[in-house]
Amino acid sequence: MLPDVSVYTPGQVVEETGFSLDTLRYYERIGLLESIDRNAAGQRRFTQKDVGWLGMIRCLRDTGMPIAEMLRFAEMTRAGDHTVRERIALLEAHDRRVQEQVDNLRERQVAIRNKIAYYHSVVD
Amino acid sequence: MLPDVSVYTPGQVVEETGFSLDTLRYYERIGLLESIDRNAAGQRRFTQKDVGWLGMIRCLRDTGMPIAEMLRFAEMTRAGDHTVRERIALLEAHDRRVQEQVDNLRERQVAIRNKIAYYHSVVD
DNA sequence: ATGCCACCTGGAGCCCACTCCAGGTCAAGC
DNA sequence: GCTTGACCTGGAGTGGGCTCCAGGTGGCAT
Repeated sequence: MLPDVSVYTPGQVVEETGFSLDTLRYYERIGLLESIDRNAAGQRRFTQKDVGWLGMIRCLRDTGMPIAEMLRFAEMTRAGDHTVRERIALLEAHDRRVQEQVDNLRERQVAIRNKIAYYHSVVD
Repeated sequence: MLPDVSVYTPGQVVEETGFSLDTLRYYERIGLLESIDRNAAGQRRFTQKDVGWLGMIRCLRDTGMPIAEMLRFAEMTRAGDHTVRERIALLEAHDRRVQEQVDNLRERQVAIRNKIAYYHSVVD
């Protein structure tokens, strides 16, 4: 029998998403992941949708969104289509912060490179 | 009498650097700032050089360098000119990490913008 | 049938980087 | 001379985000 390709074990999700198993459990505990299915033995079985949502989480985490805000986003997502405008607002605000981060990093990077260049001038 | 323009009170340094007073004291405690001068009353008096060093700290902090690594950098700086090559190595490694951060942020930003665009397509 | 491994739970612990607190000192302005 | 405010110290507390632990279950390979 073919394996159900759209169902993932915890180990596969760890592999797939780069989150640790403990982190996945933590996210479920705090409500960032909702109602993960279980098999007969009580082990988690993630759907394709769960993995997709974790991709979104990864994206928001890596761009510095605090968990509290992701939680609000998760709740909006669960609440249905009438929250789409709110979600747009949240993501657009976040996008602006990401842009600020990028700009700030680039600026600081220039200073660091200047320092490196100065050190080179000292040493050469 | 003209004020000594190259000496700063704690309040001025807070203003100047954006670090809180507690953070400045914390940095001194852990050795990230060395031997800040005191006036007769035991109050800190920062030199131009201290403020410059804090600018460097700000730069490294804002680009995500952990305090432990800044501490190593601080120690090298104190140790004298024979550490300049090591310092270059440290900063170049850091610069590469900053570049990775920027690249990663930009990539994630594309995904976020796609999500926003998708939401717009749903709502319009 | 016996390891062994992946998984489970609730709860405690950890790390980082601050941040706050209590109780005190000095200096200047009213 | 008294208040106000900027500063001092040592030490405890906080918040975010995991991470680890003890003790247990179920299934598969040898």
